[in-house]
Amino acid sequence: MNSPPAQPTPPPVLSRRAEYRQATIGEIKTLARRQLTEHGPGGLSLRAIARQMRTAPSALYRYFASQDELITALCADAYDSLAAAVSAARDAAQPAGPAGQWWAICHAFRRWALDNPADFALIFGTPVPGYQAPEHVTAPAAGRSILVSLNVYAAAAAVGAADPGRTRVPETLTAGELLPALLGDAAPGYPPQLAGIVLSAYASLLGYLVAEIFGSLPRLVDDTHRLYRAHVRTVMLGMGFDPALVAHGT
Amino acid sequence: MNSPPAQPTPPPVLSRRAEYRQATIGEIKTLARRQLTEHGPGGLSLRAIARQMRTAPSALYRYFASQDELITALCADAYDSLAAAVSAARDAAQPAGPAGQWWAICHAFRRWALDNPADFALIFGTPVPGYQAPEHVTAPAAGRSILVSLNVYAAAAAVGAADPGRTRVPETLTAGELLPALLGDAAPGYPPQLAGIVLSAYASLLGYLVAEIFGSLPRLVDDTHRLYRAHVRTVMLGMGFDPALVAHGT
DNA sequence: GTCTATACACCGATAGAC
DNA sequence: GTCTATCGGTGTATAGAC
Repeated sequence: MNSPPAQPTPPPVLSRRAEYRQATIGEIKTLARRQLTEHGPGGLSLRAIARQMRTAPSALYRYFASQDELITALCADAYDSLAAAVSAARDAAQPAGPAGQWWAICHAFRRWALDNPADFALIFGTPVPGYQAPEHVTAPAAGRSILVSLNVYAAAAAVGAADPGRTRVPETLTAGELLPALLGDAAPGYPPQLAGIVLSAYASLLGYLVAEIFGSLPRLVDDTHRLYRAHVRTVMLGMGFDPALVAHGT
Repeated sequence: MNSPPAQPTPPPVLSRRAEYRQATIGEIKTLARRQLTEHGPGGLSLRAIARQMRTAPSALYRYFASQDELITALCADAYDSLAAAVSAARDAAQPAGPAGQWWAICHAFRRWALDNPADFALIFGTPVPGYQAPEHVTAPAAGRSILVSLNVYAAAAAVGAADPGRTRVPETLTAGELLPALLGDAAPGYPPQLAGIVLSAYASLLGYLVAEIFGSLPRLVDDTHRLYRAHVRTVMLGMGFDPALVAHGT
């Protein structure tokens, strides 16, 4: 939301005052993130942040109108962070073709989740005490990371690396209100079936990570990394990826 | 934990006093559950419960040593409720064979989650402010509902309705510390591969429900029920179920 | 034994002086 | 923009009445 390299708008040549303000906002968010990772979700205290910054609690309200607004900003940052990680993995795996890119995306997703459990919880767990972040900011942000996956899968289907027809997702699936808004600019031609396939696969991956990070999956299976690899392979086959392109390795 | 039809121990003929106590405990839990569903996760207040019961807040501590203990009890109840729902579905679908039973379990899981979003959040979301419920109570309870699925899948494999060999889960998967304890009594002979297959499938289902209940999946796709049916079919094929037994219907 | 009453420390949020 | 002061809220611990 307010990271220095804002992409759509060029840096508006901040005044010295605004620069300080941005730095303070960044410090608040950093401390909040640390609190969240150390004391678990909901263990966020404005007073504790103010204490660490050696300032009065009420001073923070010049930067965030409420605790919810702070959390919303953290959520937005987390979504951006996830989208960046996934996009980077896609680009790095570009020579491997769409199937390889999908594989890379799946593992980037997991690595990001394991490395940033607080952000993962913020996004995919139940938000916090009060209530959820406003949907008008979370939904598009969430869609952005899905859009990366969708584009890769569409490319795979176009190239023949994946065949949606091998899938169990019905072709007549109807899109919801939000989907057109999500991919309106980027790819207006995608049939809803593609989105259904990707969402179903995305959910499968998400569930594994939820079980691994929130749940007791690591206590049930020793090598969760290996099981995840198998999980991804299963998901890819379910999406109609060419079996020859889905590695059999250990 | 303290539901009237306690299975392992016969009703110990409660004294009149103990009966009252059980009723009070039940009332506390009911009010807590209501608060949780109305004010979202973390919106649980002992004082509010006491207010509704027209008693002093500290009086509740005679029944639950702390708020965490209350939450733990609610979690245990939720696990039991889920296990009961799943078991009932399995039994009702007994004539349909293992594949039909698995199908029924999947849909019972979703129905339970949609009907009891608060319990679902309690179990599968991030717990609450402070920290998680003690693992020694949640892990076995969580395992109980998985055990039902595992038994059905093992039966399917034994009958030939499912072939673990068609799966991508490696045969050499090693079980974690918790798994033997989970199925120690019930089925000592299960190879870890079976558990891996079931856990992977379980995670896929869980992820769909997380996306549907916590996330914005309903805003992205109109007919989430139909997509779930496809999701389940995909999962079943990934588990090596006989394709002939996995319905193609809409 | 069971419950009440009280006190403590912490929280988010607001008002108003500087 | 930061401060002090304050309000109403929370979970928790303890002392004491019945």
